[in-house]
Amino acid sequence: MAEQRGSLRGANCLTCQLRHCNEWQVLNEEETRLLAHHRKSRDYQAGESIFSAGEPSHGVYCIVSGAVALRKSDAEGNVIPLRLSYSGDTLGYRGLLLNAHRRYRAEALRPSRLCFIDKATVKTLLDRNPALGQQFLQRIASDLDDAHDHLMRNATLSNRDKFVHLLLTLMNRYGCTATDGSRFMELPLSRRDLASMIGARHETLSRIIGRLEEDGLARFSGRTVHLTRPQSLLQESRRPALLE
Amino acid sequence: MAEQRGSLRGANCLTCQLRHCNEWQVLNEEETRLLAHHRKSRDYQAGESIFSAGEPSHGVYCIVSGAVALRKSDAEGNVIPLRLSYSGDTLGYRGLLLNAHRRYRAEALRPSRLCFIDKATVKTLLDRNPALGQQFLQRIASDLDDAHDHLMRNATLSNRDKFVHLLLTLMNRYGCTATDGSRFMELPLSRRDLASMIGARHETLSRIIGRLEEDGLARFSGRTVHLTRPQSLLQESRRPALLE
DNA sequence: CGCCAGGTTGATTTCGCTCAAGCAATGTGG
DNA sequence: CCACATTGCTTGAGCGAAATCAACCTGGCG
Repeated sequence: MAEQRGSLRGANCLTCQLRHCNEWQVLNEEETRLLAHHRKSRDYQAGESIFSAGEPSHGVYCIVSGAVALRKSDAEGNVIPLRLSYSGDTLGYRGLLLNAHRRYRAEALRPSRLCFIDKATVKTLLDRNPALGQQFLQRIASDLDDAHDHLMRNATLSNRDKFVHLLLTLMNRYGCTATDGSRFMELPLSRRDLASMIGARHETLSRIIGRLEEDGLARFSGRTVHLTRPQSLLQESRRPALLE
Repeated sequence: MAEQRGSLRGANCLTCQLRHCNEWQVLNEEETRLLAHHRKSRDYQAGESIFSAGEPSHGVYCIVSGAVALRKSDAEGNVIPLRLSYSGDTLGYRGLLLNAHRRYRAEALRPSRLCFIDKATVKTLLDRNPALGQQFLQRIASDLDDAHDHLMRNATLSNRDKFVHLLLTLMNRYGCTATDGSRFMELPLSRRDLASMIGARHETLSRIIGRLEEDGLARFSGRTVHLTRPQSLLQESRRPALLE
């Protein structure tokens, strides 16, 4: 039965469309066959943990469908989602490449399917194909750039502007465009998580959302967001608080 | 003349003590000789630019002495020091490994000496010795961890606690311990720069400094800082604002 | 000397946090 | 089926932290 789904995403790496836009694109057919042979696919429920901080790194994960949050926690018990990952993304390469323990917790945000590739297989592929290592290097470097951009925004923007930026980022991944040019999406995170992503209290986020609705820029209902004038938000996030 | 300084730091990689605690430690003698042969040493004045955002990456730099700030700027003209580097640190590996343009500006904070190693030499060494690539990978990964820790602190700490943390970090690099256990140092940055590193206005930092002095925790005079009770500051940075 | 950059200080306002209450949706056990 | 917790979210009041605007000081430096 399962083998008959050979053409489905994640059922076989050779036919997996996702492969063409992630790290594995540099593998040739034989290498991809090796990957396919060793990958183990598994479904996760919303909220289920994929790995936890402190664990040894046994391999990397490739998101077939769904969404995953990387959460970092500190000594005081604060937990913030550091980044979100989506189908096609690879997960857990940092710990593997450094042979280090997991520093973060990875958690499925919704029902998700992930492929697991064990350490030995990754190492074999890295040895066979140096371009793969370069891919991962680029990936880590781009994570670093993201983190630095994030730091910069945190240092210069107000909570409102940070949230607007977050909304637009999420919209880029999740959003659909309506016929009138407005955009909408289903939020992958609770308001508490959204708040902690911008370093604010959830009450504060609530008020920010209220103000965005007052300003006629967005409508929120449960986890669905509707941005009525996305271009105004874009402007706001570019030159924050010049004037009113 | 110059060749007679063979035993000085930076004059010859083979005898350079710094090499033992940075990326180049994995090179064997022959490889180190190659490095020594191609490295070009140069002195920079305080405030002088080493490279600027937007430039192509021609190689990496190794700090022999002095201190360097990596500054990132955004569209609004904000410029913040992202990280400081000191003797022994390597600079500019991101741009080189990715074959990308510089994203930041590197600037000498004081009179400094740096060795430059051109792209071709680095590539040769990377090909000859795979451990070197692993070193750089670890370096980038640790930068990423630093950035994430920084993000976490920004999201959870007050300006005062962020500044205390910054002070202690700087003290680790620059500080000297007096006989009574107190610690002192020369600040490498202006107050404006220190303020923007924690995402605050310089006026706010001024007040924070005032309060630290009121509390008898530190004394500031020009660019010299004296931490009278470093252990109290350490406590403060660990469990922020639990009580008074 | 005037000028200027870097720093401090004060007055005022704005923003965001804390504490607290209330509300809707969901779940659970009797 | 109802009483009742629980969870996620919103709202309000009060307060404290930090930004803003502005004056002023200080030590170079032409």
